[in-house]
Amino acid sequence: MSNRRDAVHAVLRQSEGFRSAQDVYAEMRAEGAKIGLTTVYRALQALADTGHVDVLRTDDGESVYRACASGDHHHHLVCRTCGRTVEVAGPAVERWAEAIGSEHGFTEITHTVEVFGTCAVCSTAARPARTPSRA
Amino acid sequence: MSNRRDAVHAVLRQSEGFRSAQDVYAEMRAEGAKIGLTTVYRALQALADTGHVDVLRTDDGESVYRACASGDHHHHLVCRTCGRTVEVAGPAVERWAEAIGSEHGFTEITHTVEVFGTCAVCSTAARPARTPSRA
DNA sequence: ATGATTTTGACAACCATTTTCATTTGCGCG
DNA sequence: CGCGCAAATGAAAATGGTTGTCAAAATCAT
Ligand SMILES: [Zn+2]
Ligand SMILES: [Zn+2]
Ligand SMILES: [Zn+2]
Ligand SMILES: [Zn+2]
Repeated sequence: MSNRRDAVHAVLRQSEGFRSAQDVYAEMRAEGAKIGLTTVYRALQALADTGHVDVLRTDDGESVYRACASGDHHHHLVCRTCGRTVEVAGPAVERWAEAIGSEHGFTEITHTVEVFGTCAVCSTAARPARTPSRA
Repeated sequence: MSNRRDAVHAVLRQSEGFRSAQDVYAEMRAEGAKIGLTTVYRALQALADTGHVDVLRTDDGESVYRACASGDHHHHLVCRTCGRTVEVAGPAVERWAEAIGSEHGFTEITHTVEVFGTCAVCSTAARPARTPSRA
């Protein structure tokens, strides 16, 4: 059955941020699950295709997945340190993209919008004094 | 000198949309240029690092580069059929991203925003054009 | 010139993701 | 049960863009 798919979905549900296929696979194996990497990839694709999980590519070209609470169109505010993710709505951006597109004669407009930053937890955890990272 | 780098930059300058490294390499070789793929990759990276060209990843994970006219922060409206690209400013989006970020306690906010669509030319053309991009 | 330094590029190595394909599993039916 | 068939699974091989190697070639410095 889609026992495997559900298992993969479950891992995503209990994750705070986006996870990679390899990442999910590693955790499942560590938990003792008997599943192949190929199946994890297929489950993730299926979940993404059916809109059950969101996907985005990291800077290094890796696909990462997340089971978001909202089923509606939304974007993400992601902490680039710990991965903590906040689902955000951006009606203004939606309108802007649509407007910019038609303004230039484009149709069937879609867009990708992601916001990155350092969350409160991570910014306070960062060493205040001493050499503040590299400059 | 960075003769090679300039050559790569030149190819980008005379291109309308975003081009992949392999793509640029192929064109240069076709033009009779004596250059290696590795060098093209390095030139592209250097140009991107120095902010001389913009980079973005396609859906299939390929990095594509473009020598934009504007040196200021801007975004792109890209035709998903022919690659034609329009540089667009989005002050509203910039503000939105910043606001959303601080609203959730995030700092050092950055964002990625890309708009895709079908340009006027491509939407009227019933028949898909052969040679994608290039100008 | 001539040794030092940087740049180049053919080729191998990476590595996430996809394909293959043989095996296993789930399930309906006699 | 006993079969048969179709979907699911996963180990292993293939893919393909990108990066690492390293020796040869172009530049520079003295
Ligand atoms: Zn989401
Ligand atoms: Zn954080
Ligand atoms: Zn640009
Ligand atoms: Zn077009």
